[in-house]
Amino acid sequence: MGKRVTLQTLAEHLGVSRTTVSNAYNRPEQLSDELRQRILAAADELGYRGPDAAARMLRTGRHDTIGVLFTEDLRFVFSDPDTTTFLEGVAEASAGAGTGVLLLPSPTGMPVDQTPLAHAAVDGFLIFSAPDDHPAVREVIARRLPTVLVDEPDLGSNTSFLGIDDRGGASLLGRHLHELGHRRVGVVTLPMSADRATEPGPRTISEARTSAVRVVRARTAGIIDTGLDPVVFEARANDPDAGREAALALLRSNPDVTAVVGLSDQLAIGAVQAAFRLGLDVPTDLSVVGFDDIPRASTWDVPLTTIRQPLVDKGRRAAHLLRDLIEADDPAPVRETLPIELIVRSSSGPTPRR
Amino acid sequence: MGKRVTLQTLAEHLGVSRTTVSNAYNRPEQLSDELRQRILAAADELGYRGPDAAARMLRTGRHDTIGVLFTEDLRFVFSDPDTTTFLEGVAEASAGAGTGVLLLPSPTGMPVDQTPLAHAAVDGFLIFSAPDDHPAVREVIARRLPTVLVDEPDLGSNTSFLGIDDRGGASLLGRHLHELGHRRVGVVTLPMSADRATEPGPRTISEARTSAVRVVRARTAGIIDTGLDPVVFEARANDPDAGREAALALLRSNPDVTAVVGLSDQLAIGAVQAAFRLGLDVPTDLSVVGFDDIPRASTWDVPLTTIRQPLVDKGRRAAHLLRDLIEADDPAPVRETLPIELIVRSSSGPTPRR
DNA sequence: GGGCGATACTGTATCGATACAGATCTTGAT
DNA sequence: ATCAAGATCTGTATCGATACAGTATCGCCC
Repeated sequence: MGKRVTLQTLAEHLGVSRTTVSNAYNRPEQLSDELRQRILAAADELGYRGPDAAARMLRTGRHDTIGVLFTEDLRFVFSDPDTTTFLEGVAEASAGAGTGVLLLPSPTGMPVDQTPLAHAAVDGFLIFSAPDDHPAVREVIARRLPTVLVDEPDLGSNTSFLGIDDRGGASLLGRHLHELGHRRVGVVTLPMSADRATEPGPRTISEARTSAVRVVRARTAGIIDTGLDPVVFEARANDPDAGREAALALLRSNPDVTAVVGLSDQLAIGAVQAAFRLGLDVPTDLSVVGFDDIPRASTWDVPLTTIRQPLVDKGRRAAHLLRDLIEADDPAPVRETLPIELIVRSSSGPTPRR
Repeated sequence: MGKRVTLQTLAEHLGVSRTTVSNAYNRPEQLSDELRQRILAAADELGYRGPDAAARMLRTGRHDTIGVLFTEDLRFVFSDPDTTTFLEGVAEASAGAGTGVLLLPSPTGMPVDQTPLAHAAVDGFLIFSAPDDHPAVREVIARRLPTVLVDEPDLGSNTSFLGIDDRGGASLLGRHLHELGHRRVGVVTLPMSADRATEPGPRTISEARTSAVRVVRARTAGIIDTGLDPVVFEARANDPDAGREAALALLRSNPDVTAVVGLSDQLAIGAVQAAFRLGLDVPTDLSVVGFDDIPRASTWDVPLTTIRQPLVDKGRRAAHLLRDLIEADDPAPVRETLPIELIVRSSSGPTPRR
């Protein structure tokens, strides 16, 4: 049996102590350069892989890894620009701190204990945009590790939360449309719960206001705050295709609508496509506005009027907040709201003449 | 001092053995349901977080996690559709197996030992599209864990490799252009080394053929195989902006070029933008072809002629191959090549009349 | 009533490293 | 020659769990 090569093996081979070998890797200043070189050479010769990560983790209590929980179907996680942009910020801030980022997909429908989440060795969690009612969220909270909730869900003041003023942002959009003369407005919402069995389609305002998805609740509320009384349709996912489908249904059944709010840019892009499909010009016949300001919002065919939120920054801040929680002796919950901004581009214009 | 709650604590509290508590979590069938319920209730009451992941990893020797190494600058990793699509496949295959995916960014320029790679607790590695000469690649290889190299680099027959027939694919493109009558062809290459200090700009064919980036070598070779003698320009990154810049420089200094090969779709999209900027119509005045068939290749303004490679599948296969290596007693290196296909769309056409 | 096999549990060794306290050896100043 | 202050190295306890082998109990069957 070829026994595994460990610090012990190396130490015996060289006639030094285990501690010294450990120091050769982790505290070079604690031993002479000459001995260190001999140790590293022997390590190479014997095929030592370097200090075992699990053993170090056990002993030090640190994992130098944070977990990021996703509850979306994986098909959407990596094609969703919000998510990838957020991840970019997380990865950037983490890489700088030597922290790894562990992806923990826990799609709705998969038993949580068969998910990588079950055995994740992490110092803390980031929950990104998960519905209130998702079992994986409960699982994470039950672990009682430092956790930052990002955007969704907001579990109240004894948890840490990072988000934007969704309601205020939506109000800016509503006011913008109102000022342009729009009174009959449609809203295409993100999926309203973790339950993917629900059919996309028309929703009442009160359904939207009580959705399991905070962002839907808040953004809908913001629009209503401006005095509008929108027609609401739920999309089956956050992507242009789903947005197009929902917007088509909305526009067909409500031909008097003069402006559509997509609760995300992805949905708004789909709504513009739907308008084209119906032979409507944007913004002449129909105004469309989005939310997020993903990169494509400005480079797309019809540059979108939207609410800009700092997505990369959000990732960076989330990683930093989590790191602070992890390093704090007595972590107190933190809440932070990032700034937003109305960006007016060419997808919105005055109400068409009748 | 509030001691940490462990299996031991629980066991003492209940007057059972540590093993039994462990079994309550991992082998429910080994103890009575009644006792199990009592244990779980006590765990909840005492605030036990469940079996410690580090300790389990140390004892079992399994981490249930794979690491994915990225050497790209993080700004590009998550905005690059090849990468995210690949990741989607990896995450999908891993989630199904209960395996976590640990992102290990190790951007060029950052000291490898300050990178999360240094302490990553993983069962194996996926290296995705890294240059031959990157230090992080050496570091990973030195760990002697099961590793699958994807696309880049190819370290020979005692390492496992998953890729496509880049040379053959490029040949298909070259032949396609040749058949359309093109003789004077430009190539916009991906960055040719890990060294980001090099300026983008004109390159000789032999420079491209000896690039530290295998994909550049292979795809260039494939084009030359068809008898073409291309003009080569290196882009500073794999994105449309960089492609546009390089293509602009190429077209300005070589106005006789009638077709441009982007070594990726991202670069090809940039090349089309460059053509527009110069008042050239695509494909009437200039043919542009790409490589990869990213989603945008078909939905973009000018649908791209390109080589389709199965990106999601590549991620899935990579994860499966790695898992097989990890589970094998005596892992033998594997090599696998995924199928490609020429997709002709409307960005390529016959040589313009002079 | 004796043997046998389940079922339900226990006790101990072990995984591989790091923390911490202390031992020994240099070195230079007094 | 002496001693304090580094520099360098050692020994032992410990992190928290699981593997494995073994023990007790009980019912069942002939």
